[in-house]
Amino acid sequence: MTDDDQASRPPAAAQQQPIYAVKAEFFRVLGHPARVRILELLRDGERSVGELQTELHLDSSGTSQHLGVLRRLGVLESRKEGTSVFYRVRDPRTFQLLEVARQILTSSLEATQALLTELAVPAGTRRRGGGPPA
Amino acid sequence: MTDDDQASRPPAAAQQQPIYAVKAEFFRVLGHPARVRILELLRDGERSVGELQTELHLDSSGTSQHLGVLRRLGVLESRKEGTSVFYRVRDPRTFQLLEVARQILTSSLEATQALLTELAVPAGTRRRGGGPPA
DNA sequence: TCGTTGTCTTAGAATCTTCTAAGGTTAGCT
DNA sequence: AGCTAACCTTAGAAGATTCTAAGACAACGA
Repeated sequence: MTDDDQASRPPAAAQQQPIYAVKAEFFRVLGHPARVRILELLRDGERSVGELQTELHLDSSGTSQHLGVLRRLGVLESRKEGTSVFYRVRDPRTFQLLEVARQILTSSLEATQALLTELAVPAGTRRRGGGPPA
Repeated sequence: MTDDDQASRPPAAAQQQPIYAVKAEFFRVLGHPARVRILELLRDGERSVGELQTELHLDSSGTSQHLGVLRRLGVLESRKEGTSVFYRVRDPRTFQLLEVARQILTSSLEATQALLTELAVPAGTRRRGGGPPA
């Protein structure tokens, strides 16, 4: 490889595409469990590929491929040290994105929970405290 | 159809899945140009399927399918009025998500722009004002 | 130099998503 | 009832992503 790494080629998003298409591409890249997990792991600082690989329970190939997807889009950047490569998140606002998503999903799941409870226990029958007895 | 619409079945996200998988599913659903556009259109209030269809330049089938994906995951909810169906975004924080994404992408694109300029015009040669001459 | 470790790449199969076309349902009108 | 408009569903083809396996490469140390 004589190209790509770090500051060389336009990070994919650079094409003359409508902004909504660029956003979609960005979300699509975040739309994989392993990649979400990678971002969560990188929340508290950079990590080597090996470390990530261990925590993700993935093999070397899979790990590299997911990291590659994130790096190509400019979400991650990397630093080489000896034989190891350390990855970090380029823009801290990326974590904000994850946080907002968590909030949205949390409310949504809570609403669903409440609804299930509602269905299981006829309305007006419940004591205070919502949760199951035990 | 005797099920599904509005407040009935657990909105997909309810499965006993790890939270990062739910997040990924959520992002994946946002990861399509037409769906990003739908959300942007719904930013200033609810719209009927027909209106969306017109603005998206999609046919009835495609429009319904994308709306279905978003509704099934609980991102949208709908209201029926006569023969029309109006959709709206369930959680306003969804717009915040789009906004943060826009910010991230904007910086990223600006950085890329700067870099291209840098490559085209040797460093230290530029006058103030960044942009191309005319 | 040789072997080892850490990371990346490629190729093809498996899987999932999106698109296209056709038809179905419901509400409202005459 | 019969017709139309608005929306939804389905099925299969087309297209894209992900997974698995194999191997390549570079840095390091013996």
